[in-house]
Amino acid sequence: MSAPESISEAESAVLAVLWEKGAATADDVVAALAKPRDWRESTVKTLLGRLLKKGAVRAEKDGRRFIYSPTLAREEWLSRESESLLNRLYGGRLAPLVAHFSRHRKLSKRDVRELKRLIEELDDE
Amino acid sequence: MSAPESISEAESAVLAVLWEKGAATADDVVAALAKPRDWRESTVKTLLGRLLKKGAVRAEKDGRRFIYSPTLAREEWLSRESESLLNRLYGGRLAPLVAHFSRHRKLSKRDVRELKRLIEELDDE
DNA sequence: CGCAATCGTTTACAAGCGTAGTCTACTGTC
DNA sequence: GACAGTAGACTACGCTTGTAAACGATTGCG
Repeated sequence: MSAPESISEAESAVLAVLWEKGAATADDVVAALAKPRDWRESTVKTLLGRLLKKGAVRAEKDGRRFIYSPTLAREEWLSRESESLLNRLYGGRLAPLVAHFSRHRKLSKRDVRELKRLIEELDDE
Repeated sequence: MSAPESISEAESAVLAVLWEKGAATADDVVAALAKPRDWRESTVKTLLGRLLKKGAVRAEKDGRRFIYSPTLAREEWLSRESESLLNRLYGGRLAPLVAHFSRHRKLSKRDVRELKRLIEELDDE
C-alpha cells in the first residue's frame, strides 16, 4: 500500500502537475509551475527528488531524461489529508465539520445546493 | 484580529487543554497532557512559551506562577485550519470534500443522519 | 536566614521544509 | 572528437517543529 510518507505543501504542488498530465519531464513540471509558484528549476528538481525518495513518484528513463509519473493517487492523497484533519479537529467525523461551517455561515448557495443533492443520493443507497 | 500565526500540532494539543479549562497553570497543562501525550514538563513549557510568543495565549501573573488562558478562540482556529484545507484541496468549497467522502464510502450512518438534519436546517434559513 | 523546591527562560539539537546554487556526467553539434 | 548545453544529483542554509535539558530567579519551609 506504499508507505504513508507525508507529502509537504510544496511537494503537493508538484504532484498536482503530474496528476493533471499523467506523466511529465522535469522541464514540463517547471513550465507548468511557472505561473502559480515562481520557482527556480532547481527547486522543482529538488521537490521531484524528494517525492521520488518518498515513493510518491516514479521515474522512467527516456533517453537522457526521466519521465515522472505519480505513484500516489490523487484520491488517495485527498483521503489521507482530509481524514487527518477530521481526526485532529473533529473527532474523525465529517458532520461536525459541516456543522461548524453552517454555524459560521460559511456555506455558499452553491455548496448548499450540492450538499443537498449529495445527501439525497446517499439516501438512495 | 490577532496576527494569523500558525499553530503547530503539538501546540494545538496545549491549546486544547486551555480551551477546555478556560485557564490553567503550566502544571495543570502538564497534568492534563500526561495521558494523551507523554511529554516532559519542559516540553509543555516550551510549547506554552511558543504560544505566548505567537500571541495565541495570554499569561497573567498570579503570585509566583502564571495563569495561562487562550487568546485564540477554538472556533477561530477550527475555521482557519478547515478553510486552509478546503482551499488547498477542494477549491475552497465544502461540497467537494463531502462528495469525496461519499464517493469512498467513508460516511458512517451517524454522519449521514446528522448531515441530513444539518442540510434540512439550512433550507429553513 | 538558608536552602531546596519550583517557576519560567534559555539553549539545544535533530529532522523536515522551502528555496536554491553547484557539481558532474552525458550528449548532440560542428 | 572537443565543447557547450542540459539533466539529474549533491550540497546548502535558514526556519519551524518536536522534544527536552540546563539555568537562573524566586520563595515557602524549617
